[in-house]
Amino acid sequence: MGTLRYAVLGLLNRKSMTGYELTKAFSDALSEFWSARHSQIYPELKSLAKDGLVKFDTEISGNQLERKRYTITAAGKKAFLAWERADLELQPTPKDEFRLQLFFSDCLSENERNALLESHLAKHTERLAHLKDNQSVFAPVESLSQAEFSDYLVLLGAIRREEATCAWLEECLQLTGGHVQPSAKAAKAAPSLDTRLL
Amino acid sequence: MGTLRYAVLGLLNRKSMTGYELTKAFSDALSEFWSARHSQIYPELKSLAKDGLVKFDTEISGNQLERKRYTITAAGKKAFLAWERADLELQPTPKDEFRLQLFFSDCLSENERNALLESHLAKHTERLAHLKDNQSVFAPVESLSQAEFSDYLVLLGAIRREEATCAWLEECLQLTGGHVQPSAKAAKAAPSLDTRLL
DNA sequence: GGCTACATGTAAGCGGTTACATGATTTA
DNA sequence: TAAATCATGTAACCGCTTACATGTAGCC
Repeated sequence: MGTLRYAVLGLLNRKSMTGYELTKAFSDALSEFWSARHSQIYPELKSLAKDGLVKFDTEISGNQLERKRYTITAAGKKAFLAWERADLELQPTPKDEFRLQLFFSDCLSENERNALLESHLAKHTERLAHLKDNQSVFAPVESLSQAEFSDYLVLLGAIRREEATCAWLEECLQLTGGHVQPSAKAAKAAPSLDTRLL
Repeated sequence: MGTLRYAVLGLLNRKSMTGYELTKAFSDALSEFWSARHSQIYPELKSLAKDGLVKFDTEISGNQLERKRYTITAAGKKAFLAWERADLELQPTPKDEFRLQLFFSDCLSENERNALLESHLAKHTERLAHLKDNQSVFAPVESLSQAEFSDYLVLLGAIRREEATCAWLEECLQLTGGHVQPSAKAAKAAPSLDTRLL
């Protein structure tokens, strides 16, 4: 698909950057929906330069340390905008190891399944809290700049997704409770669960 | 991570299957959270057999067509159950090309951004409808077998995720509407949007 | 006879991660 | 002066997709 190209072009379309700065941008701003390491970014920049979509100027930082500052070209802007406006196909549902584990969980006891659900719920709850921390730094929606507003929408998507995941896991726990036989239901409070979780 | 191994072992733990049948299972039952083509499955089965986690018997279908029916071994069951009970780490948020596109959408006009959101919403709405069709074939929750109940929980997760995605996209459209300047707001009903969408 | 489904494999290539490799600059 | 950060690259390997490759069996 070559999406990495457009992620890099999109960042360079905002402002000129070095490979190092791009790497940081991927682990900060983009981390919620895309990722790339420097080992992928440097070759991509080379390839983009070869295709004339970006150019670079070599700067000197300090006495000798060389640094390449990449700038998007007119051809690069054109390619980026074509992708940005494209009506992208829905990508296939991403793989999810936990859901796979849950799918096969009929071979576990109620307690074991509940432990998996509880543990997963705790992790997603924590992630949701982090996202909401990020959200709180935004100004009221009405007063955001165009760029900030886009950031906000994407962050909101991440929050809504985590909320839905947490709600689903809670629903699973409730259904499991409702599903077990009375005898198994009583076993839910048995020590085995507590020891597993603590 | 080697998750494919456990997906295959999990299926073989339910019942013995051929590579061809496993391939179908991936495109049917597992498709909502895992995928694998036959070109990945056949080598994996070879590797699992080499490690003693599965064994196979060669059957003849018709006059000559050979078919290998794979069965999980005791070692295979042990390995599978260890994974099934494991407290898996939260995987990093999966890549999402649409969110990347939205993140950079501050370089588009309001109309263009809305067109992307609307188009995406339509696709997710349709996917949600398909999932709900699947859900409707399940018996009432109370009367499901253990295996059916696991299936049901996972399907429910897919439904909740699609619902959250649709709700988020609708929220974006509403916020966008609230965000635009009055003049731009009037332009929302301009012909350009309609022509783009139809 | 032709189409679809059954059935099993291999090879090239892509996107990505981890590790290897090197060195300069800044800050505590 | 030691550690963290800045800065740029390459190589091996893994998971996965696409395409190549081959042939049988059942059905209309």
